[in-house]
Amino acid sequence: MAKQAASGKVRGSRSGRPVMALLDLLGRRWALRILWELREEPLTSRALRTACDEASPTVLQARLTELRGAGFVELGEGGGYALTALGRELCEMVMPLLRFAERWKR
Amino acid sequence: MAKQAASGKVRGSRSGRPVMALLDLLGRRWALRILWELREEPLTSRALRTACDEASPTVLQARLTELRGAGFVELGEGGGYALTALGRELCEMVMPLLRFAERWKR
DNA sequence: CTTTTTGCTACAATTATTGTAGCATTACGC
DNA sequence: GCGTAATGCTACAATAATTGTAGCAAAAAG
Repeated sequence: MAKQAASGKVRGSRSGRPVMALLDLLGRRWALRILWELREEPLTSRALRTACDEASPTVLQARLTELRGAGFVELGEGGGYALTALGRELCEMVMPLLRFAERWKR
Repeated sequence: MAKQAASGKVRGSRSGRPVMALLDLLGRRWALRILWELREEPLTSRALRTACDEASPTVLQARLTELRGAGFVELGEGGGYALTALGRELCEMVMPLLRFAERWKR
């Protein structure tokens, strides 16, 4: 399939369209969840792990690195992960999902 | 870890909070992308596959089944997958990502 | 100095995804 | 009718991602 391998590239970025790259980045495990958990306050890596149902630090770290690379998340000097201004904007778009999900229930 | 196995349950649903289940469902490969590709018009399985960079039918089928189970997507009688009313609502929330992504670029 | 917490990594085991091929069914062109 | 192409969908091995557990070095308490 000739996919990109190790590089920081994102699935769907082949199309060149930024949305695809974004959809791809957000469509990875725990990506949306991380943004969600950081929506109100910064969290340390441990606290974030706890918030994310004890997800393995391996993925969390991987996602965090990607999210940082994308400029949505940053590691504060005093420690702890937080949303950047851009990250907060993105999170604003995910927020409405709360009400929607409640209505969706299943 | 005592995770749910074969059932149609969703990761994150352990918390009982619908948002988590939704974030989990959408945080699977091609899930967001599928919603995105169906945003304007119904697509046949083949057309959808083409739209999704020739993603393997295995995942596409899996995601489609999940998305149908969640009530976001349906298979029309005349063939072809389409968003349900609920699915369109959900898609409305993903739409703003287009402009955001353009600005984000990377 | 000891203890705790930080961000982060190693590693094997398990799942998920990929890529390719193909099935049964339905619809079309001739 | 008969071939042809398209539909939704599945099988399967190969590959990649994720999980779970353990633990590291550095910094911050205590």
